[in-house]
Amino acid sequence: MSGRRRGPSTTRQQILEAAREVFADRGVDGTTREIAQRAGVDPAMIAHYFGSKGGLFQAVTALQIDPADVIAPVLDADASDAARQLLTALVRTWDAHASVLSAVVRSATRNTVLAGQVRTFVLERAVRPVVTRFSPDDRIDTRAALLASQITGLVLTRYILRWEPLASADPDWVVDHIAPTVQGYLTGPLPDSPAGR
Amino acid sequence: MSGRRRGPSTTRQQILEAAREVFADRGVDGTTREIAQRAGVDPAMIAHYFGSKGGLFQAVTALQIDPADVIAPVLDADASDAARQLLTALVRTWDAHASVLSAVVRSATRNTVLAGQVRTFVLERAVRPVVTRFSPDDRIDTRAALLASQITGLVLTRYILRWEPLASADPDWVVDHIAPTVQGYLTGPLPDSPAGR
DNA sequence: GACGGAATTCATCAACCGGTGAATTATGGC
DNA sequence: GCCATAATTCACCGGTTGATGAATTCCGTC
Repeated sequence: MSGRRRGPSTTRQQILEAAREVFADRGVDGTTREIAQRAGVDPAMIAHYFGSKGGLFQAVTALQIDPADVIAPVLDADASDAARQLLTALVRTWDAHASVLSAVVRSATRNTVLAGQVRTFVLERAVRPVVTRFSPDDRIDTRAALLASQITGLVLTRYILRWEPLASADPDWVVDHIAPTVQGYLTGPLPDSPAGR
Repeated sequence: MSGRRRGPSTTRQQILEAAREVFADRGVDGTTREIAQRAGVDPAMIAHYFGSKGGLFQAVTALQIDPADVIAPVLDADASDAARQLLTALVRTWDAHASVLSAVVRSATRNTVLAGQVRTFVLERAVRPVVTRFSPDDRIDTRAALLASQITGLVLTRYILRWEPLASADPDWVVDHIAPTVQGYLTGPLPDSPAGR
């Protein structure tokens, strides 16, 4: 039956929720119709409310997390406590927006532009400033790379692949167990680096 | 022009090479025709030689790497050297089959079955046996999870996202810099684990 | 040099994709 | 109660996907 439904419209919100789930599971490619179906709504509603699938994705990921805000308190921390502060801030943020995080990461797998944004986001805006602040030497790039490898691995296993026991672990547990590594990469000694790597 | 080409046929091999590149860049979804195009060949050749796109993917990933073979020598190592041995074995294997690794990981993002296989592969067949062998206590799951987080992060940054300087780093450099973390997760002390995690 | 079979292209298929525009129905202000 | 407006569905479009079957051309063998 065509025409407006009775009662107040919750369609827009239902689409957003369905989209967050589907995007988190499968990324942005290959699904508008399933989102509509899961929301119990005609696919045309997506174009109506969000213009296009890209618009919907932007709306889903719109609650922009500014990495500067997240790491700002970390930069004021004591050097010996930097890793714990950083991990606490990151895990707290990610736990609060796990589905959006998964949606972005999964979509970035197939989208070069988005992948570049994620890279900038993680490496330049989050990891690098912290490393620059706390590194006891000038091996910024090395420390940033190592840090990034541990942090992206945490994101991948806990939030994307959802491997247990990490996926359901308490935030404090995660911080306790991974902080030593992060602290080592941040301020610990590094192996001698042969000339051209 | 229809009909057979002159000279000996290299089509099958050309398709395989093109497929490895394309799959490594974009995963298995959304491309048969580009593979054919890159191989300079009609898309129908893929069905002709490999039956279907799935068959082509299987052919590309057919050089099966048995994780048991890779970690077998590691299990004989000295406990103090286990991390270096493990990382050396892994990095060597991955470097030799980087495009296949990337193809599998990228495809697993969208394929639940494949994702499960990857999980089993990494967690049960590779990480777990090593942890079981070297762990000084019974916290196998914890150590396996931590190890997996660092190892998947390495795969992600070095082989999939190709973030520098990790992507171009010498294998020895990678082993030198990450082995301490791996050794720590494998045999080092862990924080006290509160009851229900 | 004729001929069976393999290799290759072409035209084409149904299915699905994201998106558009018109038609239909309810809502809410006046 | 009227009516502009918003909400919703429907039919449909051009484009792309993976795959099929027939037609064409070359190779190897006898």
